[in-house]
Amino acid sequence: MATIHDVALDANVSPTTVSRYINNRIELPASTAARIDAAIAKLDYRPNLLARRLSTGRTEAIGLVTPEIREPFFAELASAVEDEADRHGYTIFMSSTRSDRQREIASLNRLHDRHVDGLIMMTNTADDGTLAALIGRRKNVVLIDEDIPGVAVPRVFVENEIGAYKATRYLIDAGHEKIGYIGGPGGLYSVEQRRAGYLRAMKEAGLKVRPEHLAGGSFAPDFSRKATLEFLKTRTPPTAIFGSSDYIIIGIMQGLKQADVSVPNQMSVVGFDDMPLTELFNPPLTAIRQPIEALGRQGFQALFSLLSGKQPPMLTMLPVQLIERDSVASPRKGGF
Amino acid sequence: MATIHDVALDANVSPTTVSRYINNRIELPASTAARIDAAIAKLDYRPNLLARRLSTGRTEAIGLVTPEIREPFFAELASAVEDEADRHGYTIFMSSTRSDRQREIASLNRLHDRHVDGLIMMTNTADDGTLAALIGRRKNVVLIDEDIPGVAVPRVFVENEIGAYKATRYLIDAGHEKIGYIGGPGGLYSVEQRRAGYLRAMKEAGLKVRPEHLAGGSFAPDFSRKATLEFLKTRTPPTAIFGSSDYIIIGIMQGLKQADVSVPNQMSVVGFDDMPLTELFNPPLTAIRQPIEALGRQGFQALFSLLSGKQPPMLTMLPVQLIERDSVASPRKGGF
DNA sequence: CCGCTTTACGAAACCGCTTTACTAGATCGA
DNA sequence: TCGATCTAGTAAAGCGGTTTCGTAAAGCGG
Repeated sequence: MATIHDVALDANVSPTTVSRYINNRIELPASTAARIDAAIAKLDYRPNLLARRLSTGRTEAIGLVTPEIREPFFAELASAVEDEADRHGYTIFMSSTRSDRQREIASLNRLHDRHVDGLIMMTNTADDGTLAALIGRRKNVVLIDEDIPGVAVPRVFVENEIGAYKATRYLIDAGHEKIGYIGGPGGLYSVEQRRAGYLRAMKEAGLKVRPEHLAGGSFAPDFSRKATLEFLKTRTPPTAIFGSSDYIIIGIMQGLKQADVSVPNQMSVVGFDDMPLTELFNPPLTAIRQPIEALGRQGFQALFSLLSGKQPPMLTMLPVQLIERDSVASPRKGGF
Repeated sequence: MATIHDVALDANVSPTTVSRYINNRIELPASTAARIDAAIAKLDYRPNLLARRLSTGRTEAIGLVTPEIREPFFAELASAVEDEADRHGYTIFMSSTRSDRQREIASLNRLHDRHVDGLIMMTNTADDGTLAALIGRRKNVVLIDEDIPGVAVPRVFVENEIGAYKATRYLIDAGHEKIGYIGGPGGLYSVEQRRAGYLRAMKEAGLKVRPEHLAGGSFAPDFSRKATLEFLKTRTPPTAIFGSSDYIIIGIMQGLKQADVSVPNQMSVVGFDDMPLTELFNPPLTAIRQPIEALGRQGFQALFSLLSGKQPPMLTMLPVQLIERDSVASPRKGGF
């Protein structure tokens, strides 16, 4: 494989000149440039990235840390980040942490190892300070979708509180009064925000929030499936449930199916995320849509700014939108 | 940031010794080892990967090239590959080609650039020889799911022909005789195999294959949506359709919905892939399941063998399985 | 035609690790 | 006690680029 030396030899210049020429750091007379071009073509020369990286200390790669790349929400996000990165000449390193702290730590260590220039980080387990300590005062990390308290890095979030408010409000406007809520694991910023939005809508409408219609603790469908069955067992079950993520909704719908409760006739549901394909569900899911594409692109752009020594906004809040489909109906008077 | 030199200085040995010690290429007396360990801990030393890579010429990273990471099928596959790679100490570079030849070429060039040690490649556009030429006689590429004719690299495929046969057979066993088929783009091995399986089942059952019930050309849902509408316009429309990928099925179901034809009452459908979440569709989709997890893991293992200088099997055919759900019923006598 | 500025490059250090080839000193067998 | 073998390392040469500093020659204004 040809090196820059071989090219230099062939073009009758020094490696220095070749290097500077291909990096556009020098203007060369046409004849010299032509000789170098010819040599490069003749030898099929491509710079050894590893050498270049060692020399410059930059990898032109960033890490994208998601809880689980197989989930459509994250996959869609990864796709957007990758596309945006590609535009800027960056490649991306994927890692799925499976919500495992050790894997999250390993991902952060890649920064230290100079594996990547920067990191776009998403987590969905509450930090006990470990991640925060690892991120410390790094200037090459961006948080998206979920917070890690105590770190001073740019964040790109969505309007969780407002989204949850809108979702709940939508159910209220449809006539529901007994509205259940199933949220994610405790200690997460987005989870708390969504809960707050739900509570605000309920309070504002003067509706009672029954503790037995409130659940939370996990994003796993199985958790929300069980919670749903519990809801149904209460004296006056809710006529609608707001599930604060689409995977939570999947569990809710499984629970309802299991209990033979039909959606939306007997129970209305609204989700949060609006991940791809839920419009094909049975019924098509009404949900708050997170602007996944924007989340990914702006996340990358913030990181890119950091890497270019610029200062991106420290907090970006992206708007969410209610997507009306068929999982909500007016409550039946008289219950099941 | 501490270098191996700093560690050596602190531990009172040479950098050589430190290097060999941390790479397990030398046995050191306990006291020396302890000094080095202490120095590493004290200085929070982590080897600079870039330097190590330049020196060894290995990146311990592989590329994973998929058409579109946002699609659940590929996302699931990426997840499996990543997990398996992680187990072996490899990281993965993702790229979505969006079925764009230029992006595929760029991905392959990463090999040349020493960006990655090897590549797991998936394509879904027929090669005109470009990709084959680029892959040439490389010993660090593995093809999964789809062939690129004319290259001598290990392949991990699924039993496309048998799967299509099973799907068609399942429809025949349910009583269908007029069975439409919608396939993917021409020139692709998997597409042709699936078509062959369909034709074999039809022939074996003595059923007539009507040209007007045969379509193909694209994986895009919009294509199959339109093809479905065409099927419905024929004199005697099919009572069942085999769609040779789940995205094709999505289009088929959109078309049927548009024409107000209900599944499975008026039309049965069977898909191929069984990507995640289709069990939540309306109706839950009956499909041939590709062993996505195994595809990913075995793909990585084949590549890992290559990189270790071993010779993996040149062709692995993974079995597929029919997953029965609710998109197939017996045909209604008398049509719509 | 002399001093100054451009133009067009090059020498060498450096990035931080790995690895080959080698050695000083200790041990050991005869 | 002497050569052979082992132990415990080391010096130095890469890996293939980038970058800083510098210079020879040409151009040029006065």
